Amino acid sequence: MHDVAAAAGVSRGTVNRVLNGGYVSADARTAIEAAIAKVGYVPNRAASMLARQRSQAVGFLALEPHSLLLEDPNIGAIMLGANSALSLADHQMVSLVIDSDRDMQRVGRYLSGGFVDGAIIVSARSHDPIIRLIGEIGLPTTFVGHPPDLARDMPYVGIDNIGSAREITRRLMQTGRTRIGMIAAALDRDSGADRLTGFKEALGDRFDPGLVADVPLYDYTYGVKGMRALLDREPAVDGVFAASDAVAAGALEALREAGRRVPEDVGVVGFDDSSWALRTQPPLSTVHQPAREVGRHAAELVLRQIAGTEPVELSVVLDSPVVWRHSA
Amino acid sequence: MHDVAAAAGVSRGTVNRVLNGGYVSADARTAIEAAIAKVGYVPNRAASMLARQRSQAVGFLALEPHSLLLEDPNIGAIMLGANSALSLADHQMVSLVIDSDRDMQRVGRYLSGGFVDGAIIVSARSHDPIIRLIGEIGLPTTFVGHPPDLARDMPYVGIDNIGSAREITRRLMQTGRTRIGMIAAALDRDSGADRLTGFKEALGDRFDPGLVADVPLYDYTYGVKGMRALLDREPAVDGVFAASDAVAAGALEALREAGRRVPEDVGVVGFDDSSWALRTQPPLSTVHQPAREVGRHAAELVLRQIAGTEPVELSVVLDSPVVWRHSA
DNA sequence: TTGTATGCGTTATCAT
DNA sequence: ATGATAACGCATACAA
Repeated sequence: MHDVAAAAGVSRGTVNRVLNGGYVSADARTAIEAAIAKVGYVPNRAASMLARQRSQAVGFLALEPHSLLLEDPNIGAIMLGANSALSLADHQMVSLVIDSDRDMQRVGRYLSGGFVDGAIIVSARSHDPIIRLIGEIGLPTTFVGHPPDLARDMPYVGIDNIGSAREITRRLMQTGRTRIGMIAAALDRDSGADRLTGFKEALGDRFDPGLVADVPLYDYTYGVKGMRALLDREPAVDGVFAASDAVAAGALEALREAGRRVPEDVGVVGFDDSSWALRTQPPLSTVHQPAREVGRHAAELVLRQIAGTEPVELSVVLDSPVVWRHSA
Repeated sequence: MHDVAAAAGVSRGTVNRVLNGGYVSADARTAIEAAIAKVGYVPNRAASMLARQRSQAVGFLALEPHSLLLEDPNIGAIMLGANSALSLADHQMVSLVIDSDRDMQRVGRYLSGGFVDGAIIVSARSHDPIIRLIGEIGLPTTFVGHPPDLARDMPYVGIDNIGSAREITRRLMQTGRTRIGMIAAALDRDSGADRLTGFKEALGDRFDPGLVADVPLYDYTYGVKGMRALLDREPAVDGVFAASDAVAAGALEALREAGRRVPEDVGVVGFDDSSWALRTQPPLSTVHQPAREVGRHAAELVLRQIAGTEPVELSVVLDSPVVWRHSA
């Protein structure tokens, strides 16, 4: 910048004004712009960051077991939604992966070091050390997925897993299924536990613990295993709520190998409305997750905290409607 | 840091020494450590970045159409591999998504602004503006996937798509298939074009352009469509090389709906050895992509450029062996 | 409208 | 082993 000022024959203050807006004469402006091009000037954002005490960047963390990070289509959609909202506000989204303890430490330093003005955190668990850290450094943050126990004053955005699970289970009942089972997954996370809760609520007295198979992850392969287990325990099962579309796709495979027709012999519903839902045969009835919108809202909540003008609502719960296709 | 120095009754220089290593007396050290805890000091990395002229961060860009970013399992594995190598060297990996022109500009500024010391760029196309930018600012970079035309002096790491495609096609021939087709995908990228080239080379005189269906993306749904097209054109087809496992999975579906048995009636092979390969029925014979290793190597090449001590090799081609399962 | 001066929080160099 | 001090490159408040 020094060079630019010299080349244009003005002071650095004026150069700064053409860069960041301000009163500048037309002559000075053109001279400076020419000088900028001539010396190939690129602003040093570290210096800017230091002087302004902000980075115009927002961190995106997905605290998932990495197998999920690679597969879960929701995460990607949330990222994209968040990115487009941040982009509109001229903020850079930077995603940080946490795949080890070492990563955890380093990311902690990164966040507290001022590299970002805020953060979006997806699927944190209550005990995740990151939550305490966020609280300590007071970084504007929005949680996605569910409200973290330890930071109840932090905004979060998500969907009503319980309600939607209840609703889609009810529809399964309304179509006349009498032996309805569930392949529950990821019961150690809120989304997984909530979906099971909704299932139970819908069934009420008719809930039979023997008809829920639980598997550790939202994964196709576990869907296959879960369905096999279910068939094993109750061959008469005629309805299945799979905790996610990937799981449902696996269930479909297991049903096919067992010679059951879907939806004639057994109705299957999933959750997420991900790309799985349309590629199975038949296409899945499922719960639509507005993942992109979730990301967008999360970004906006962070931006508003950063702006700090108005208070920010503590939670946004987005609609997740049932979409009825042919698998049930 | 000022506060810490004051609280510990020493100078800032000494504080810095306990932070970044150097000769410090035991007394001073303990006093300073106590002071650090007491005032809750966290280093400001912007200041450090400015003073040291480096960020200890490396950018990770996947220049994919976003539909792919969400689905392609390779990207995730490459990221994880790169992250673990960077982590070992105490560098923060930051992934940046480019989903619009606006993103492109902003990411460009981010990279040239000193927020990162280097970059890993996955699946750049020759005309991607990012390539020119990288050249201009001289950022230590490694390309993944294929060498960029415009930056031939930049290291890249990848696999031999042509050779592996040739090899797996040959194996298909050796198992006695006589009407072998290909579902080619993403012919506008090197990986896609190379796989088709390898296919042609293996077949030699026996290559029949009528037996290749080409689809735009490495995607399950396109696999279904491609296979249908192939069956339509040549009902006698008895071998298929799908450009990726996702495509192969789609092909399997189309074959099933057409009543063909795999591998009895038609043999199918894929590419990638992704999670698709094990979840199809039968499991796919395919080409194993060492995606994680690719990421690791890419990271190491970047780190070595940053260190700048030794010259760095211009390309690393990793082994991608055929793995034989039951689909052919 | 433009120039000047000071501060942002570290690192690094030099004395001591 | 420690303290003082000058960069690092930009933003900003104030003066002109």
